[in-house]
Amino acid sequence: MLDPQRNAANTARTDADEPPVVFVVDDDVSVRESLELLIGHAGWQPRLLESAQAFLQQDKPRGPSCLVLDVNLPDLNGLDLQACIGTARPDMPIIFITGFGDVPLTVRAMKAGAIEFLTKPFDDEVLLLAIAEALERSRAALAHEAGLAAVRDAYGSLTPREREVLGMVVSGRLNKQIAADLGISEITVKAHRGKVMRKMRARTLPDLVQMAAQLSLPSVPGG
Amino acid sequence: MLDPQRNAANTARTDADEPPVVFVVDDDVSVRESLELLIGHAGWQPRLLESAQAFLQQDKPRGPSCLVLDVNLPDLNGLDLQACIGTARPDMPIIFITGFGDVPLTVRAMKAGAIEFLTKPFDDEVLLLAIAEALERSRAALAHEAGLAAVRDAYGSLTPREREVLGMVVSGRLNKQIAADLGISEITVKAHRGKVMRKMRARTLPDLVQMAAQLSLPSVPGG
DNA sequence: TATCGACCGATACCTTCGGATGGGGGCGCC
DNA sequence: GGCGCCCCCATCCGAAGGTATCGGTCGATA
Repeated sequence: MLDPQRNAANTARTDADEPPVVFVVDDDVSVRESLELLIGHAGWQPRLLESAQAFLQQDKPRGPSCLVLDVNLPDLNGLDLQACIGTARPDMPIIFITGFGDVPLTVRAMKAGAIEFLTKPFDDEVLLLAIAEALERSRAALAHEAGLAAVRDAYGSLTPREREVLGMVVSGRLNKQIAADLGISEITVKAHRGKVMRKMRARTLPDLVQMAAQLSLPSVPGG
Repeated sequence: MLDPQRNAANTARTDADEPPVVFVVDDDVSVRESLELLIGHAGWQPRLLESAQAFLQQDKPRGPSCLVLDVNLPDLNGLDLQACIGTARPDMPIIFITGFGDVPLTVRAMKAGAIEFLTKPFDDEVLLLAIAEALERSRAALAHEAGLAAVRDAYGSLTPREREVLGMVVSGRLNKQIAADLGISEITVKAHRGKVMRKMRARTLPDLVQMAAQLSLPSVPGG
C-alpha cells in the first residue's frame, strides 16, 4: 500500500493535503505502540502523547484529525480534557478507550459528543471504524468552519450601521421602513445596503439571507 | 405566574394543553408502581406499559412526551424499540434504565439519541432531571415540527411549475432569468411568483428564503 | 494640519417587482 | 357540455430596488 504521507511531502509545502492526524493520549506505552502501528498501517498519521498536558501543547493540525483518549490519565481526567477540546475544537472528535467500563462515565462522555467509548480489550477493526467516522466528522466540521470563516470575516468588516441595516434587510424590511426606523433617509439606507452587499460578497438578497442564517443573526420581529 | 395550561383549557377542546406524558415500559411491576408515584408527583402523566408491544399500540400524545425504557424486555429489545421510535418520532426522547450496566449497550443507546442511560438502582432526582430534559427536548421537537408542518403543507399546495419557480426565486434568480431558463415570458414568471408568495404565506422574499431553507430545498447553483 | 473613513443627504436614471385587468389553450371530471 | 385548474401571454401602472454623481459633518489618526 502506498504511503500517502510521502506523496504529499513530494509535491506540496502546505500541510493541508497530508493524511489525517490521529492523536493517541494514553499513559500506557504498550497501548501507544500498538496503536501507532495500527493507525500508521491504516494510512493515517499517529501522534502519541502520554498525558493530557502534553496533548494540549500540541499544535492544531490544519487537516482533519481526531483523538483516541484514555479516560484515566495521570494528570487530567479524560472527561475534563474532552470539555476543554469540545468547546474550542469541534473538528477534533474523540474516541474514548478505557480499562474499566463505567456506565455513568460512558453516558457523560457520549453526551459530551464522543464518537465512541471502547473498553479494553477492543477489536482493532472497531477502533479503525470509529476513527474513520471521527475523521469524517472532522472533515465535515472543517468544511463547515471554512465556509463560515469567510462569511464571518466579511461580517467583521461591516460598520455598526451596516450591520444594523443588514439585520433589517434580511428580515424583509423595506428600505423605506428601515429609513423610518433609523430616522435617516431612504437614499442613505440604499447606500448602506449596497455597501453591505459588496462587503459581504452577496450577489443577491437570498444570498445575504443565507449568510445571515449561517451567522445565526437574530431576525427582527417586525420583519 | 399565570398558568398558561389552564388558560388554554378554558378556550380549547384540544388536549394539547394536558400535562406532558411520561411512558414507562418495564416488565417489573414494582418498578412501574414506584415510577408511577414518582412521575405523578412531579406533575406529569404516567403511562405504564409492561412490554414493547403494548407501548407500540399506544396512541401518540399530542403534547410533549418521553419514554422511560427498560433495556431488557420480554418481547422486543429496548434498543430495537428505540430504533422504531427514533425514526418516526423524534419528539419522544428516551431514557433508558437497566439492571445490568453494559458499556457497549450504553454507547449504542446514546449514539442513537438517548437522553440518559441509568443503571438501577438510581437516584430519583437524577431520573426526574432526565425526564425534565427529555420533555424539554420533546417540546422543542414538537414546536419545530409544528412550524415545519405549516410550511410543508403550503409547499404541498404548490403546482409543479410554482415549485420550480420557487426554487429559482430563492436562489436569487431574477424574473427575467427564470423566464429565459423556463422558456416562458417574464410576465408569467411574475404570476407564478405572486401565487407562490400567497400560497406560502410569505410576506417578503427573505421569508420565502427562510421557508425554503426549512424545507431544505436545494438551491440552484446558477443562483 | 491634513487625510481618511463613517455617516448622512439629494437628484437623476434605470431596472425590477408586484399587481390589476383581460385573455387563450389544454386537460380532467361530473 | 360546463366547470375548474393549470399554464401561458399582453399592456399598464405604481412601488421598490440599485447605482452613479455630487456634497456635507464629524471624529480619529498621522
